Amino acid sequence: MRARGVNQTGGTTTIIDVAHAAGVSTATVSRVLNGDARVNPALAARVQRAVTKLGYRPSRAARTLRTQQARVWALIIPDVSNPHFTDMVRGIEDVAYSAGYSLILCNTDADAEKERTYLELALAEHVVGVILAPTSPDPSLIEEMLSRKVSIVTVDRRISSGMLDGAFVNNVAGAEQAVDHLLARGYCHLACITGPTDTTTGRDRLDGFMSALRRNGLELDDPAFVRIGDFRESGGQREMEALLSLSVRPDAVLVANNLMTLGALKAIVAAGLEVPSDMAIVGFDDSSWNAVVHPPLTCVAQPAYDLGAESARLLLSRIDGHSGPNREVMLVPTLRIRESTAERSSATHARHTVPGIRPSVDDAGGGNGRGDGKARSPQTGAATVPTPRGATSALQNRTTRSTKGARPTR
Amino acid sequence: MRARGVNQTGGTTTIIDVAHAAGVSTATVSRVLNGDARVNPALAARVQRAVTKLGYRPSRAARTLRTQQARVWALIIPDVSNPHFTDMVRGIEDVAYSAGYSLILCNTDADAEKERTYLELALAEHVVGVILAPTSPDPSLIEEMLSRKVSIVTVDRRISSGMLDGAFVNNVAGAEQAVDHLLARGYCHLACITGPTDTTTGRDRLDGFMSALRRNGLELDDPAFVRIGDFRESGGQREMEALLSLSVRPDAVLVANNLMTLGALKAIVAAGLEVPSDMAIVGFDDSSWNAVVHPPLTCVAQPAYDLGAESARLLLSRIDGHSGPNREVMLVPTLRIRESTAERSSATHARHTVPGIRPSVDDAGGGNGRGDGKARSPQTGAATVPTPRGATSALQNRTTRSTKGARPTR
DNA sequence: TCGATTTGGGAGATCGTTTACAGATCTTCT
DNA sequence: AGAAGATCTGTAAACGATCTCCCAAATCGA
Repeated sequence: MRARGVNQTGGTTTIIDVAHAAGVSTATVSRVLNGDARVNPALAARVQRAVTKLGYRPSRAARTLRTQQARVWALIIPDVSNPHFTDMVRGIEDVAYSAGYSLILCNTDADAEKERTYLELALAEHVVGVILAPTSPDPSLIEEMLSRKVSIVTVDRRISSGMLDGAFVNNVAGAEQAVDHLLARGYCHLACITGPTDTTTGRDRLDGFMSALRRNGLELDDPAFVRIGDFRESGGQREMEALLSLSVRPDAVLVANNLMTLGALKAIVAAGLEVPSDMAIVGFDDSSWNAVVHPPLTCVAQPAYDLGAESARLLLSRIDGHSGPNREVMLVPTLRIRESTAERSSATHARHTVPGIRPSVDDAGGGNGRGDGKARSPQTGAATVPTPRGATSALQNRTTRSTKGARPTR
Repeated sequence: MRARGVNQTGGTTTIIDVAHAAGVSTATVSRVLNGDARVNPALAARVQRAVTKLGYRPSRAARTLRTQQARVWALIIPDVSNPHFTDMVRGIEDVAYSAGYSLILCNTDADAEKERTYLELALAEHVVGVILAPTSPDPSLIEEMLSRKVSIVTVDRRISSGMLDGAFVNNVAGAEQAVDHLLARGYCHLACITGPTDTTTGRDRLDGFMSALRRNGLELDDPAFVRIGDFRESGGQREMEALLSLSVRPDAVLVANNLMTLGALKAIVAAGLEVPSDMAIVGFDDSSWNAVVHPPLTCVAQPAYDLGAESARLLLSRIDGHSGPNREVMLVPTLRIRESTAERSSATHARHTVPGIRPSVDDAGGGNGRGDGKARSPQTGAATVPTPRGATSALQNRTTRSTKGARPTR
């Protein structure tokens, strides 16, 4: 045995050790490990035996250095503690795991600087793919990625240039649907707490809100009825307090994500007011608590898990060499109606009948209890309404079905 | 210029390019980059200029291969979509980021096989550290880690052998406190929905529950009052349904984590019952929705962010060479009292007065609204009670204070 | 039987760093 | 002035895989 050949204590066992043990060259070991067909089965078996006997584990670093490609994805998202993103992460993790990739978790806090740092890290780590829920990414870094053949897809939020694959939810349609529902339920002084306007989610939800108002022949009662929040609980609370302090208040509000909805709700409770009699609420994101808060919250539910899974599949297909035009998978949100938007009963406001809009949706009430286990996503205690107009579905080659691949354990 | 020296399109710019551009050797460049003091300032400046001009980024893979150490931690947790763990992750991420480490996210679904796979991955990736919230880890892999000088700490859950550094919450004390509170509030037929008994969290919370009963001279009304759940929403719902279907029901229940509490609550609502009049609830984990569900939930709040941050600091110190005896940081949970455990009013059960226990806590009601922003963790609308007996604090060298390092943005 | 073709396997270069070692230069002291 | 340190800087050998060559053996055809 040669000096280096022995699996000496402390030293990692390398491909050389295996080669010696099996009496072959390192090249052969590598071939066996990588499934190169043209190697004698007898030899291959011997190698395999040596591998298991020595407990050999190839060094990822060496492989990465040689192939210039790490079997790793960078996952760059604004907030790991937001359930919307963690559900996405679950979808991504499941797909990545079964395809043999691991994930580097990058939490940007919606901070451009951290985002930049993490993009650079991805480059330095030679990751083979990046999944980005962008805040305000440096275009030059994106370009460098592409020129270096790093696959990159966006998720949840579009990047301004729109030149990447991505998986999104139709936020405009979701917001429009929410507004239609509020109007149908008799609310007519609508406000909106949206997210930062440098995110497409923040913009699109506001756009949908405004366009639905216009389509129904309405105007904003007061410019102050549009509030720009920060997608965080504190922001939702702050903006709701602002709305409540107006001399003439809205009678309903669309809040553009789950955390802000929670904050808004807290502000209302703190002010001693009631939902929906003093203020109706439609939130975005159907978080698990929505059905048991007081009152249960009507919301635009996003298929977050599938959003993640779809983006991961887009990435996989790019990594596997697909080089067609850019693809955008647009998933359809669902309005889940609960009590925070119960029919307006008060006589103070005349019932506002919107021309051309009939209350197309009826509250089918409770039912369908449990269902988080392995099931898809029937949430508890809500009437479910698929988005009516399929409109903006900009995908090509790929349908928006979100069935493929059952979701494990969870 | 030599053939390889030029930053040719497609080729990554390497340390050699920088060396050429700056007119020095690669060794010098490396020294400058790694902050080796003994290099001429003038040269160093030239190198730095070349680095920025060429946009040079060192290859992590090469560095890892050479040093046998990736500046990466593996973060192995059971469930990324559980807010308790994501809050922990936030704490870990913050510490890791500012120390220049990146995280590989490993989601095990409490599945031993996935856990094993990920531990092997950590080994193959040459990660320098592992943070593990264990389910049922393979001891031989742990030992291999240690013998390979990979630092490893546990968090949230203890590993049976107890031979690793770790950060935990005093679950026994938390559960005891919850029971004392329920008894003080007049409930005397107590049940417990705990987690899998192969997790220390599941066991400890049940232990605390039982020991507090005993200490107060009580027995379990019915063996079926102890339910083993799975820490998931569906499990909580299922076990609560089981409790509700008993001929003689408990009048209060301690539920051992946030998701199961949600499930349990849904089961109660679905059965048309009321909290707390039909069934009082104390949960574990103070998730953001606890204050706005109906009714607001009393819970044992865990400092999840700090739990993560502490474990990360333990890991850092090991990586930095600390080699003392094992350290366990034990954090103190806090009982937050809300309406799900309002004073028992019904006359059907005689008011059970527990000897030696006086209702030491008064419901101080609302107040203190917003406070998630950059603030520490004052939660909304709850009376806060620190654990009385500091008991099991097994740490050495290190206090349990959890102040160091302000928590950014969130 | 011999040459041509196929097939399997080994030698060794290579990926981009770090770092032990050896020079080279400059002080400083006797 | 010469020797002995003290400082820097460069040379080149790793680190552990992959993969291109290239050679040896085996197979085949005539």
